[in-house]
Amino acid sequence: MSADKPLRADARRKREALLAKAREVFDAGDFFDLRFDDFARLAGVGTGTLYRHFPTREALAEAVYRGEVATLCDRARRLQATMPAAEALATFLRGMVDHIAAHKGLARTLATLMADRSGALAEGSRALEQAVTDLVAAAVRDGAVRDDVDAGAVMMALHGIGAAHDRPGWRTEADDVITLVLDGLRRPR
Amino acid sequence: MSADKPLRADARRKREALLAKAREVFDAGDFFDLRFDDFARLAGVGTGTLYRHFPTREALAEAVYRGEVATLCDRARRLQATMPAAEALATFLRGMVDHIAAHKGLARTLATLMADRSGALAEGSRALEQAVTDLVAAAVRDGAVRDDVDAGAVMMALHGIGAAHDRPGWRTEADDVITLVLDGLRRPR
DNA sequence: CAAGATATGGAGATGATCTCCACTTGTCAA
DNA sequence: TTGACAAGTGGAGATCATCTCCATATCTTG
Repeated sequence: MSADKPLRADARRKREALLAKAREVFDAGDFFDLRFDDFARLAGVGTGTLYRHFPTREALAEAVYRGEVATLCDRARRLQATMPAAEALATFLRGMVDHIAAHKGLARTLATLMADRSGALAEGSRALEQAVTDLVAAAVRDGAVRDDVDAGAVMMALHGIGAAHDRPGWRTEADDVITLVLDGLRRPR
Repeated sequence: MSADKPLRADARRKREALLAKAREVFDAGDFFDLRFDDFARLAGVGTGTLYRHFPTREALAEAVYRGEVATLCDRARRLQATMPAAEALATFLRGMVDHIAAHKGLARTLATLMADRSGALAEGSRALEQAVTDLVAAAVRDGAVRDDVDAGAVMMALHGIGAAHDRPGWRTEADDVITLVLDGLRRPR
């Protein structure tokens, strides 16, 4: 799946510079207001080099996204190991909102990508989705959560939270969505 | 707010042609794969005319969106008038999923726009949001729905459903989101 | 330290978007 | 009707972002 060829020293340096600057621009939310060529300049790299490393905007975004997702998945695993399943799920989802709140620009960027050509992020997302699925499955096993609702629904709700990044009452509404999801997930009756 | 100037006869005809073709292209989901100039051709109109009527892709999309929203709002009002509030809310949300399912291309288009420059659709959305808010408020008044959750959260969830249009198990997951929201909305305890 | 392999930058080709204006079409007063 | 002015049209070409190509520079290895 990964035929990682050893990268030449300067190549790795440039690649790193690009990723670092990309993270910065993402967080500022300027990713789509910036000419791709200008981005190369910003990172101190020729356009040719930019395109060699990341043939498209999406490719670059995906690379940044990978790091984000890895962090979140770690968190999920740690939570799952140290508390009851239902609590782990709740904590994770609440934390997710915190995370998005702290990286609005990134949320905006990713939402755009998702909508545009969702294929681009599909692989990166898969890991996150797996983490959520695991959390839900564990809670179901504990009997704390109904078993007739797909974990994908939770992903969809998260998606909505991320996509609606610029609503005025975002924070409150996002928290409310999580509340609805968590209460809805409790076995009804 | 609206200084509607009387439009000349031929101008109105062209405008109508553009909107009609736009609706068609939207529904096919090809809106973003099409050169804007080519779209003018498709509608049998010069590029100048296209740009005069709709200075940007977003402007055109918004115009189409208005019609969609109007239909949905009507439905909401009709439901609210003919059945108990809680039932009206449930029926409306379920119907919303049907509607999106029947217009996947449109959903895709709108999701892209929302993410890109969400300001563009803000005004059109407001009407829809008002309808949802009304439905929820009525259900709260009936005591069928908790009052500590903002109706905006429901909008966010709907947003997520629309934005995630291309997940493989979309239909099932979308229905599940509605289930979670509705069950979550019932006064807990 | 040579020689081959690998990577770089940026000038310019490509192709989409948007502007501009000479011309056409509609409107309305006489 | 018709003349005259206003309103609208279309599409050639200016403009601008994306992406390619390759002469040059930099690493690596024997």
